[in-house]
This record gives sequence, structure tokens and C-alpha cells, in this order.
Amino acid sequence: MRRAHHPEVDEIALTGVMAALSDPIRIGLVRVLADGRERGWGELRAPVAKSTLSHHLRVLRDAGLTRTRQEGTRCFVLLRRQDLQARFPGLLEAVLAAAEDEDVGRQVSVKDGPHPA
Amino acid sequence: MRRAHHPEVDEIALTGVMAALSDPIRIGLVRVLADGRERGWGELRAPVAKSTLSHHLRVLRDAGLTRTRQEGTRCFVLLRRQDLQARFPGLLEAVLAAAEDEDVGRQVSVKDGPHPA
DNA sequence: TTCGATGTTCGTGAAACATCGAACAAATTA
DNA sequence: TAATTTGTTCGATGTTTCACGAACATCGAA
Repeated sequence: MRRAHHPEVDEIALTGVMAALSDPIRIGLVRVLADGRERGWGELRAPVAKSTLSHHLRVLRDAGLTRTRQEGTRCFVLLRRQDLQARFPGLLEAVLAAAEDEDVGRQVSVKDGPHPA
Repeated sequence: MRRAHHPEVDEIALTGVMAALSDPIRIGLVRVLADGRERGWGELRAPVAKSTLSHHLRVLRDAGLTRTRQEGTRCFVLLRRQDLQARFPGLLEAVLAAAEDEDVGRQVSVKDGPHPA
């Protein structure tokens, strides 16, 4: 497992973000992460093979949408909400609202119920 | 020249919009159209072959971002700003602001200077 | 060290995309 | 009718993306 590359805030490219969010699975992942909670890979439920999930998470990471932390053999993802807001104000909010409205990425979920307080 | 297909407001899909806006040329076209003025094909300057430009304009149209009107042998494009705002509030504004900030799509321009009154 | 869990990477297709030039179609004009 | 203009469509090409299974790497536990 190689240490992942995360772009700096000012390296986040608009086209990269748009491309990353043009896939339903990835939008679903972002929606799941939208509550700000860090999630382990294993918590994420998506109808794709694990290698494919790894691919999608990589695209999100490379685009600057998420941050990955490694702990032992497990990885955790976090949505870079503040960074995104600083870079492209209002963009993520608008996309999330639109995704909710259309229910894009509903195929993605977390193992346990949502925020068990 | 076949009459183009324009999706209804509630047929506009988020992933389609995001995909359409993940290309610098198309973002440039949207930026050029952002002032709300209708533009003729011929006014649009982009560093691609005319068939490619036609393709990009088609992608934008199919995604619901623009509306095409035909007049004789010429065509005119218009950004569907209100429709977009109604469908995905704030999304287009955020993308446009981000595009300005990064100067994405600067390769696209209009023939004459901007709005000669 | 051996095993198991967890991700990553590789090799491979299928599909989609961007791009071009050439051929085509439709309307205007000569 | 014949040229011109304007945009579309076609076919070809190379790149990228998504997807999978298999193999590999890493860490913690037995």
C-alpha cells in the first residue's frame, strides 16, 4: 500500500472535480460522507467489486474531494468539505443538494444505520 | 440538419450536467454564454475542428445546458440559465464562479468584443 | 512464521470520449 | 440550376474510463 497523493487546496482542479462527480457511484460515496464523519472502507456499501471501489475512491482522492488516512491495514475516508468550500465556494453544497433531489447514488450506503449519535 | 432534442427541465440529469461540464472546451462555451446573450455558431471561437465544436455543442444541448435555435442555415445557442437554476439551484452559479477563478476554458471566446451594446 | 483481513495494483476487455477530415444535407444566394 | 454557406453525420483513431478477477503487499493476530 503506497501512501496516497492528495492535491493541495489550490491544486484542486475544477474539471477534475466535475469529472469525479459525473459518476453515480462516486456521487453516492460523497453523499455518504457528507455528514462529515470519517468512514472506513469496509463500512462503505456499493454494488461493485472491491477493486472497482478502490478505483472510485482513488478518483475522488486524486480529484481532491476526499482525504484518506491509513491505520494499520484499514483505511478511512473523509470528505474535504472545508477545502472544497474554500476552493470552489458553494459548489459542493449545490451538487449535494441536487444529488439529494434526484437521489443520485442511492446504491451506495454505509453498513450500519446513519449516524447512530 | 435534424431538429435537435432538448430535455425538459425535469429531465435534466445531474450526472449529465456534471459530465458535460468536465471538459474545458465546454466550460469555456458555457462561460461565453453566461452573459445570457444568444450566440451564433460562427461567433464562437474554439481551438477545435468544426465537427468537434458541433459535437461539444451537442453534448451541452443533450445535457440540457443550452438551447439551440435554427434560422436559415445558421444556428444560435442560448444558455438555459433559468431552467438550470430551477432544476439545480446554485449549481451553475457555483461552477461559473469556479471557472472564472481558475480561468477554465479561456481558449474559447467570441469573434467580436464582448457585448457591443 | 503463518494466517486472515484489508486495500492496491495488474492485466484485461468493453464502452465511452475527443478529435479529425471527408462526405453529406439544407437553406440562401447568384 | 448551380455555387456558397453552415452545420451535421460518418468513419477512423487514439485515449480514457469502468469493470472484473487474480495476484500482490501490508499489518495485526494466532
